[in-house]
Amino acid sequence: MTPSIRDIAERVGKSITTVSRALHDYDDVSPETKELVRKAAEEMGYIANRQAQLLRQKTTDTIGFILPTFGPRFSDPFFSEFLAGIGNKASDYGYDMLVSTCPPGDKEIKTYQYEVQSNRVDGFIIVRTRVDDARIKYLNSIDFPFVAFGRVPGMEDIPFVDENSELGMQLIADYLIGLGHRHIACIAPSMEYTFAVHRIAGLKSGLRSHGIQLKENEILTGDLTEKGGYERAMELIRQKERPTAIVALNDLMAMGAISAIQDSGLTVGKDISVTGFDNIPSAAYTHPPLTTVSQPIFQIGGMVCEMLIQMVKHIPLENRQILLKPSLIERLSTGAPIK
Amino acid sequence: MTPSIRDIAERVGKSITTVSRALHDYDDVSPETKELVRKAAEEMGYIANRQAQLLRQKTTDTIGFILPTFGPRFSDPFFSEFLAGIGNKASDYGYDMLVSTCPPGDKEIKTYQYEVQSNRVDGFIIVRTRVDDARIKYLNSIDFPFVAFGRVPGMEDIPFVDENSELGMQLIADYLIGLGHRHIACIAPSMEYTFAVHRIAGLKSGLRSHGIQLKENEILTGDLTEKGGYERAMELIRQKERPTAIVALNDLMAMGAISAIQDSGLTVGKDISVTGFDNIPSAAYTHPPLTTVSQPIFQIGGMVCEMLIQMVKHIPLENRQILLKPSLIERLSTGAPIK
DNA sequence: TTGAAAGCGCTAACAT
DNA sequence: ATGTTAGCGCTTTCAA
Repeated sequence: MTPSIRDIAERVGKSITTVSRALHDYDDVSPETKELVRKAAEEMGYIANRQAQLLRQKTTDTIGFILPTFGPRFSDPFFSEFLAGIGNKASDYGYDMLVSTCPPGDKEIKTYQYEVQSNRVDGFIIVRTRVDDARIKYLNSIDFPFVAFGRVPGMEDIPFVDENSELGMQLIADYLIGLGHRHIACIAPSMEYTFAVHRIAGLKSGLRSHGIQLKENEILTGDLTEKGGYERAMELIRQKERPTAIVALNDLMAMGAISAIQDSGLTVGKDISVTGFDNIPSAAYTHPPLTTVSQPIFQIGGMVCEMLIQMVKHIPLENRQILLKPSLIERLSTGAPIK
Repeated sequence: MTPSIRDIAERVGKSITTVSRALHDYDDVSPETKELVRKAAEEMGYIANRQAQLLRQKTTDTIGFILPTFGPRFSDPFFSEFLAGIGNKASDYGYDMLVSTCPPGDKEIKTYQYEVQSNRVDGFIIVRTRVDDARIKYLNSIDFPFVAFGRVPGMEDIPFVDENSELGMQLIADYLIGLGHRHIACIAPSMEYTFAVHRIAGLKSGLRSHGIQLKENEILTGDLTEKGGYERAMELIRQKERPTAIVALNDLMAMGAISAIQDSGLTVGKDISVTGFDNIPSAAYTHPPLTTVSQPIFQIGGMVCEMLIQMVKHIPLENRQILLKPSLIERLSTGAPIK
């Protein structure tokens, strides 16, 4: 059996109270006792029972993260990187991470509710915020701590980290226009995601500032996967007036689009240019490598986690809303359009 | 505040014990009382405090999973899919999943030890087993429940799920030989991973059965990433007698190899054929699409999780060692070699 | 500087 | 069919 605080107490011939205090370095314990207790704990391989400790303290030292999974092939590299970012920072602070999976939908709030009410976590990290985000509304309504990766329109005071993707898309617009593109189409996920709204807005405003209007029928909607990108790109390629550039709202979709263009016998970066967003590692290894906007997902995971831990510890945040500046990564999937 | 069992007891005018028993559907509680208690619980939105419940029961109903992260860009799609598989099954059984991150190395065992001794989890899922696996040795030595994705040489009786990747590689060998390839090279990760050992062994035996010997200097070692595949493939391409086929031990490496071949002005599937392993979704969207071996990662996650839950519940397993049969996915990254 | 005692929210053995 | 009581392992008043 794992030794308990009582075992140490017996060993050193002190009360469990004293042992507890010694272990927590209270200053009303004599240095000798502290030393004695520490040594015994060390020798016995004592590690506090977290259940008991936390039950007593009415806290969990645990961060909740509910993966919004889509179907049985949930293999978005975005999430492993984000998770690693959270996990690393959490362990720096001695926090654990409780991960659940739940497809977006009605059951989702139940999952949050369950974790809140059964006292499993101190706070949540919310990812891929939505325009009408039931998760955030719920947590807000019960005043439960959370930090979001992404903003929510109409809820201007939630704590979040996000990338300024309007700006990111403006960089892309400027860049494509600079290369000579005039006919640009866009492959986007459902507009329920706030990042989609922001990115589309950025693209529109970027193009508009060069006198170009992005028409609604040039924005195609698909899944945030290679498959989604592939299918929508095929539709664009088959149009009579096909675009000279396709702006995909994430790298996975862009990779699908590249594949579709190549399967159609066209050359990426010549016949059709393609851009992505995120700069996942694969983006450097498509052929040709993908022009995209960098988003430091690992670091964002860490930031979000750190903010949340401060919040649950009631340490005032110097900055509870962080908007990161994006940068364009120019690679070879983009080039001047063929006249 | 969240209502406790005591609040319900007061409301219905019964003892705490009765409430507890009613909630657990003990059959020494009158149906009326049960009904009364359930209704009250429902109305008050009662959800049991897991900390307390589990402290009492000396169990956690939680599965531990420690992500072996490598560096700050940990974006292997393999892990999000595996995690989703575990998570889905866990929630079916009312189990939670505690995820930590820790780079492989000395600190790793400390992380396991901490979670074991602080009573955070009932069992572990181990991923990417290693030839000399300190994690498994540790858990075995303290007789703590775990299930591995992958085998461990010399520890023949651990519970595991694995794919028969020797067979998978033999399929690849047969296929490449059938296409006419005679000069085949391999890009592998460090041989500390058992899956690497198995796959290399399968490849060697597959080739040998056709009278071909895979030489040690034709096995190059790199990271399990696109970058690793790219760099090693470049070395192979620059050899005076370059191979006509490159067998990569996972899809990510294969994707890097494809990129290297194309960057060298060669054609994948003609000048050099490439194969992968895993069949991640991206594999269907490389150009040309990747010939690979399918590995149902999501399902494996679910199986491993289910086995572990049975174990911690002391339900006898009908099958504690599962070896899945792989299948070859033929795509266009492979073709007959140019004479 | 230390210890006794209460209690976090729950379950279960033992009464009744 | 229900209640009393003890206790999971820990922290924290309060008293000495």
